[in-house]
Amino acid sequence: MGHDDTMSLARAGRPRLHTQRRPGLTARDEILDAAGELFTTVGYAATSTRTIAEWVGIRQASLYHYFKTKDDILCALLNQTVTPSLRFVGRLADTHPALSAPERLHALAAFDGEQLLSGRWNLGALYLLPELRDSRLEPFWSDRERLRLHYLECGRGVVAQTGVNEVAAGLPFHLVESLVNMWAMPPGPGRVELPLHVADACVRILGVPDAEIAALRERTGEVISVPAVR
Amino acid sequence: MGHDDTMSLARAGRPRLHTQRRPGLTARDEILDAAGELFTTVGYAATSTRTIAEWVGIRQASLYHYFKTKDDILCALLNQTVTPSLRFVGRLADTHPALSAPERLHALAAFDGEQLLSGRWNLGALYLLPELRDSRLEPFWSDRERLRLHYLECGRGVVAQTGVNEVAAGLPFHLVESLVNMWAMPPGPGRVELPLHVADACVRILGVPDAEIAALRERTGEVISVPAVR
DNA sequence: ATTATCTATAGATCTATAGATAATGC
DNA sequence: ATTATCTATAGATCTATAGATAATGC
Repeated sequence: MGHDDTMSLARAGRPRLHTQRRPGLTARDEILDAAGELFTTVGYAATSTRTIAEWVGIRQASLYHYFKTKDDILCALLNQTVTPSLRFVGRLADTHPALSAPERLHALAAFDGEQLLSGRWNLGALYLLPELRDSRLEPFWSDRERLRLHYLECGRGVVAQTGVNEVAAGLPFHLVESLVNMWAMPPGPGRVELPLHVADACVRILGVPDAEIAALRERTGEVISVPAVR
Repeated sequence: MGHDDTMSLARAGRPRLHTQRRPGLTARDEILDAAGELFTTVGYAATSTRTIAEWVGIRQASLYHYFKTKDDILCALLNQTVTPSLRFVGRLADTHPALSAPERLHALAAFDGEQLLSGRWNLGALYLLPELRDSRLEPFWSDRERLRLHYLECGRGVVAQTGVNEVAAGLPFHLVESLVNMWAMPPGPGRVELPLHVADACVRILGVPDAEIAALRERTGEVISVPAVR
């Protein structure tokens, strides 16, 4: 065995008291996994650094080798969730510049919704915690706001055509976000299809007739599959 | 002055160090007002009993004359929000037993939405805090669940007529709940009309055609105004 | 030498209780 | 006598830091 280091992934540093309890290639990932579960189920302020460490199987002080403060752990988690949908918006403008407003809205809602539901933890729910309204999480809020404005712009484009009241243009963003309340839904075909049904609802709520929605679905299928997500 | 006790509302007990800082006829109401603001803006776990007391203008220990624990304060606050909409559902069944599914859904959404937006603090946002998923708040969760099932039942009645996919029947509840994210909207006519627009969206999302929605609006106007709300 | 962990702890909280105090009300 | 407040504090946290320790890597 001696020199076969594909077996023992031994790293430098004093050994842990416990074997690995959390998935993740690095200790940092293990910490983020435990924190993701605790923050989303117990709450941010209600989760102590001691508890996070316990769930990882390390000592509380060891967290601080990877994160300067508890806030930093939250920052890193939010980082994982904001960017994909914004990058999708960017890609969409590049690869499909000619899409209509309903097409863009439908595709964005389907992608963003899928994103919210597919994580190992319900990280989208963290956006609703008042704990983090002011602190140093400004960059993430402004990203989220940029995403909201994309939804709003698409929504305005749609109601301009359908004649539905402009107030409705702001609803699709919140409708997709409400998927965080359905995250705990039992797995199965119903859950898999949920983002698409919500995307349908996003355009129907703005007055797009059912006859057109079927066509939007197909278009969204193409658009989303093309740019090799993740 | 001496015997004119309409001027000085002096009550028994040692005097406070500070004059009143919060609205409310009783100390209990003052505490609930401060806690409502802090819980909704800072978060439940992140708000200390010391801070609540400070905002009321009393000492931390004095809170415990009115509430056995910090949880009890939260309980009392939630109490204020759950019941009105459920009572509305009950009244509706009594006074308007012949309403169609779209009519009931539209009226419930308009009433519930108005309720969510009209409070002095955004108490509806507390329902999303993970802090209180397990604890002793079970009665409030089960009330909220009953309300959700009312929405669902109405929604199912609607999609049975319109032919829209049944998954959509669960969306109106979340759509109305998303009003908690619009609570901070600047006051004005737009905000006042918001609940009605969301009620419209609740039926449109289930496939009710615009021609019928105008009629639903009028019906809801009658239905809501009748039973002397609040 | 470098790294990742550990032990130990300072200092700052935070919730809840005990009991004193200063009003009103009878 | 009753009530609503106050002061003081116990006991249990909790975050973050200091510095020791036990691996790997050169």
